[in-house]
Amino acid sequence: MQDVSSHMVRRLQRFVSLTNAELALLADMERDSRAVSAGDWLWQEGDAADTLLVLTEGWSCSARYLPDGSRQLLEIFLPGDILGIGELADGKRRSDVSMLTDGRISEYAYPRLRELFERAERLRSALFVIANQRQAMLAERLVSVARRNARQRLAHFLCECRARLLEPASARQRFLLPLSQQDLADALGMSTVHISRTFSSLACLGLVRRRHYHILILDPARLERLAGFNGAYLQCDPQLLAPEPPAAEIQ
Amino acid sequence: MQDVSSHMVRRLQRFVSLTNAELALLADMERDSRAVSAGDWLWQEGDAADTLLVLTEGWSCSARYLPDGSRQLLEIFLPGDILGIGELADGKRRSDVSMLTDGRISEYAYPRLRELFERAERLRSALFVIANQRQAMLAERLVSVARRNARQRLAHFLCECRARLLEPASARQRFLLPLSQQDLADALGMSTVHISRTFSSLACLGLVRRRHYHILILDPARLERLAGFNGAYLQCDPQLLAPEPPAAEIQ
DNA sequence: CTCAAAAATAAACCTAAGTTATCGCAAGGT
DNA sequence: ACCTTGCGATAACTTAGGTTTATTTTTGAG
Repeated sequence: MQDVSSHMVRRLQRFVSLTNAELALLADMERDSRAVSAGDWLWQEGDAADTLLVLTEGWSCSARYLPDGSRQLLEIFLPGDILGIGELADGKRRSDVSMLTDGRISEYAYPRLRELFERAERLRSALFVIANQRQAMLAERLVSVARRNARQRLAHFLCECRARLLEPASARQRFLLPLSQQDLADALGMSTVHISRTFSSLACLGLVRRRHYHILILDPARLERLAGFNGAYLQCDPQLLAPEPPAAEIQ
Repeated sequence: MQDVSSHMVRRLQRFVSLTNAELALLADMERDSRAVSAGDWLWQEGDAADTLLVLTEGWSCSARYLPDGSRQLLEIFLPGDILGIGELADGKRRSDVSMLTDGRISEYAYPRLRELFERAERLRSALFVIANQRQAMLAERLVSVARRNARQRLAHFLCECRARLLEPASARQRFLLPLSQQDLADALGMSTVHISRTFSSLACLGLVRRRHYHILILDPARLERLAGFNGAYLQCDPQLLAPEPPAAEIQ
């Protein structure tokens, strides 16, 4: 189990433990990455989709743009996240994806993927699990936007970000959230003005502070209670499709 | 291509053409179904999940219940839909699913599934495609709830239902929508009162009429324009993960 | 260090949709 | 024929959050 520092590997190992062979494949997968800048498009709606993409460093997001000029952020991607899983199914990108920060990405084209999947069934299963978790996050955001008020909505989003970070729980009280109030508004279905108001109100309650893209969570427990946050949808224990490797080495 | 009448087969064949061997497997899958009544729970959040479930007849929906007593409908399932795909990944049901109408379901337990997947790779791919399409529908609903006003939201939902029906386009002008205004409100993040108002307003515009759970779409084109509906997310052409069978045997 | 551009805050005002309450109607049971 | 029950419509009133405009604050380029 070398290369512990890779975001992606750490992220995958939340779901499946990996054999050395699989780790080697993954290391290979990340080897030639390229730098990208904040604002760069990774792809746009309708593009042909025959690659997976690993966000080696940096944050990005997917969005839908509406005819009236507004946009809806659908997913936020953190370092180590794998992008474009679902799109493998139908060969077309279904939303625009752009970088929120500078970062690095490495791309994995389809022939290499076929090979990867054939050599590592459990990685394929891991992708299934990840796709599944993404769906759960989307459902949770739908619940937020449809049923929670502005304060709960923002609080819930902050709890989710906190829970998704790879840092140990103790280090998650204070973190970088590289989304402008405009981005947050577009993610949560609110106006920038109301995001600002709502941050003020959360600060008033002594729950959260935000300065220069840095979030400080003052009272995580109370924040989760206010938000109605239950992190269960972010966990998973994938016993069914991904049996543990018998012993020493595998398939 | 026997058993054309099966909802599920017709639904799957929107994505992949099936060999006789696969059709036989599916027929087997639906053979022993059991009747269920409107309101019955198919499962609840937290239940162990080691089965797939085919909705042979009838409509159902998945929902999240919130501490304040309100609920959010997440997905609407139509006859032929396969339920519980994502849950295979982590072995726990993540939302409550109940029947909207009387119907029939047939269950497929895990050992049989393993067998199914091993014998029919393209069916496994089809499941991936379906899971993917579900995610697209969820994303679209998030956009609806976050960005569209009540009229567009309801219009969009009706367009989506219309598009999902198996009937040929010509027969979709008038259809049964077995959701009460309460259900619609819970699905679209509105109040029942406002659902009522909004139906009135759509009727006023000469677009839609609803009586006793029956929808009549008077002007589909104008309705789609009003809703900003683009059905692309419901199609898909799954070339990547599901290569066509060699030759002779196709459908 | 300066200045322009971008981002955040603040205040005043507005509106879409929620809430509450009442009434009508159709379907089923007795 | 009568009552009950559930669903839908309508009206009056309230409110959360949007919009607009103006005023800071921060950032970043030179």
